[in-house]
Amino acid sequence: MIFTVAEENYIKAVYHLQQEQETVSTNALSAELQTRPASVTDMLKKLKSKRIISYEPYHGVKLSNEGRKVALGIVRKHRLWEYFLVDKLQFGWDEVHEVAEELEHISSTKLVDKLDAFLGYPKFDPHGDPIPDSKGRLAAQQQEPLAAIPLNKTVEITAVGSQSSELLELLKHKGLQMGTRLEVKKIFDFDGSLELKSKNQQIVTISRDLASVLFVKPV
Amino acid sequence: MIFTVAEENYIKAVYHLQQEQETVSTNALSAELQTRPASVTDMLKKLKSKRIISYEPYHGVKLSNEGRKVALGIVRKHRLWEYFLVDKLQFGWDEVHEVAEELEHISSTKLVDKLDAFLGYPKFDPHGDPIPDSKGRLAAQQQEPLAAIPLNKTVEITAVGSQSSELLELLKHKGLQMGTRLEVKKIFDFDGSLELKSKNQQIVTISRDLASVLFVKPV
DNA sequence: TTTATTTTTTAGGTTTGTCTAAAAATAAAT
DNA sequence: ATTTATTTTTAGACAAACCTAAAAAATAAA
Ligand SMILES: [Mn+2]
Ligand SMILES: [Mn+2]
Ligand SMILES: [Mn+2]
Ligand SMILES: [Mn+2]
Repeated sequence: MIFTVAEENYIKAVYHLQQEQETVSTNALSAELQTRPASVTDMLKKLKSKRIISYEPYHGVKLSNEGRKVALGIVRKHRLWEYFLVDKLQFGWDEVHEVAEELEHISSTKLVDKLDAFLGYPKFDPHGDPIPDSKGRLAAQQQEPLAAIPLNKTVEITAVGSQSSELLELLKHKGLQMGTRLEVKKIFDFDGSLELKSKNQQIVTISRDLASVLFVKPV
Repeated sequence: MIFTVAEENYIKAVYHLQQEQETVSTNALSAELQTRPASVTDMLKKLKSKRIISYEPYHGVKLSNEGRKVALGIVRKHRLWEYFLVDKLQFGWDEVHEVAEELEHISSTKLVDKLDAFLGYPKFDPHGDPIPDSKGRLAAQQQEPLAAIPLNKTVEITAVGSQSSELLELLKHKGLQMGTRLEVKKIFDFDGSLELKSKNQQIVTISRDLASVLFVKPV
């Protein structure tokens, strides 16, 4: 089956929101896609008629098996292109999302598979998110939220939980990026803020909010 | 200014048809874009109002200076992506056109310029057509139509005058491609057909129609 | 368990890009 | 110089994807 760019963006949005909530609300999609709820309802009817989602009025939406396959295909393209942009074209990891948002809609599967081979079948994108393989399989991530790491254990940043430019700006400012090694030195109960020691001995303070979107793995 | 995919396809089509005819007719665009003439008229009005073309009802259309700049930008992207597909992803030169037709509409200029650098600033695409540089300048092609070449002079194929799959299939069958070296051994007045000797001593017969879309340069 | 608030859907429009059928303009042929 | 044929434009419709405003359903509060 063939999908329009708009349909693909909805399908991907449902997929992402389902990571948080088993069933996805009209308003959540409206917020994610910057589209009025009435427009979301229209599209949900259309996607239901194409059997991409299950949807009962007023009771939210889930991807069908077919829908999940389609979503993984789009996510695969998005993340492969991000990897390409960073690894081959020297983009910063904080400036690839917008472009990948367009590139993910190029339809040729031959292109995707050849790109995958050209890149050496990478398992994770520049933000640490897993890249589905050509059969839609995701590599298991043995990463944990930074909040769950004991003090003084050396870990490495492997993923961030959002692509917002505000977040990426903050990380850049703090000198944190994919692969940065650090230890949690202290957690303050008052506001949940953390003090980290990064590899080059620098002390960095981060908020609870920031810590909650950082994922790490032991080194 | 920002353009839709449909607008960009029209702008590029006008550009290409202007290589043949100073002024482009509604029907020519209709044929090129596989769209009914009435739809073409609608779009021409729109592009005129955006000052991309000059257009007087019933008297055809030309690109404005602005329009030419836009067209060269699209052609640049199209040909750079074709080069990428063949040179980096191992596509055949006869299977890249469709994909490039989509990729040419990705908007980021940063992407195009970084891609250009990554590819080593190529001057010609896999079909031998010149790639506009970031300022829209085209490399001069010192190539001539095969029909204009004297007998027994060794030349090399540098371009084909069409991307039709029928043409590309025929060339593949005859063992002719970009860079193939050959000499014209004979021209038959009866039907305008040519006998060529290719580098590996093989004799190949081609029609006047085929010869007219092959471009070569002396080696 | 009513009442109030929030969420979602329906109803009715708009823009973009396409179409068919018919009319008008231009070009070609007698 | 008419008539005929071709090309192009106009008129009116349609599907996709969005919108606002109002109605209806679900949820939360009193
Ligand atoms: Mn997208
Ligand atoms: Mn990513
Ligand atoms: Mn195109
Ligand atoms: Mn080409």
